[in-house]
Amino acid sequence: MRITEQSYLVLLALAEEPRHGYGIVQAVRDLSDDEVRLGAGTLYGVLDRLVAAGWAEASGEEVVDGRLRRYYRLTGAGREALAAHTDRLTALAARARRLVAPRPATGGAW
Amino acid sequence: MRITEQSYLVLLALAEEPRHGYGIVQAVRDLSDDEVRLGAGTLYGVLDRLVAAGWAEASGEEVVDGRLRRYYRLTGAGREALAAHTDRLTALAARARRLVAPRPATGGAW
DNA sequence: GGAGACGGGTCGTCGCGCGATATATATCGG
DNA sequence: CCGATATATATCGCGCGACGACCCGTCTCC
Repeated sequence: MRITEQSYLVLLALAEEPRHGYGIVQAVRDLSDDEVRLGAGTLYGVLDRLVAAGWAEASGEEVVDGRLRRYYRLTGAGREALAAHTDRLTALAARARRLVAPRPATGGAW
Repeated sequence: MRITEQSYLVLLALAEEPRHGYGIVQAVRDLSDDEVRLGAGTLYGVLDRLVAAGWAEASGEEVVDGRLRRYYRLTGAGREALAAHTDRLTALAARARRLVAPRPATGGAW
């Protein structure tokens, strides 16, 4: 499957710990500095695709204050995919930084 | 407009220097370690949206070996948008690295 | 009793990715 | 000479993914 910014953020949110839907929305909002706010449609669409890809799975339910929470967790494959994409992102960001900001912020010798 | 990985890579390719369509495809392929290969449909779709957003503009034509080259360059606004998104990407990648990698080094062959 | 946070989910629209296709020139191997 | 490959442009249509609108509820606070 295609890894978009939204699906990547969901993977990242689940990497920390298993979360329920609403918790994922908040975690993504937090991870992205309040710039990515998942709507319900986006969330469940992403979740369905992650489960179909074998990268996430349902992880039990819980009732808190009369409200149902449905949890999801990463699979091993999901964790691998996340790590791989994170490597690519890191490399890309480093490359981009060189192209975008010609002056070295770290005061390097080059 | 929405900044996707594809449109981001095109912005990055144009940040280095003005390029023509085919040159952008090759630059993106290079920037992404041969993992993102823009098809014609993707390229011109992205280009249209970048121009419509005021982030890129046509920059003259040239004929080389009997083939027409149509050049595009970044605008000031495009450069700002690119820098802003690069900052977000860098921050996200750093955050992700903390969550994802208990292992010390990147260990790649690059 | 109403507003707003918390919690689940579906549906329809539309933007975007992308392959297929069309058109044309230069190069190189067989 | 012919076909394959690379360079170069652009359009079209399909399908997937993002996202808001909307639906159902509970609990808390005012």
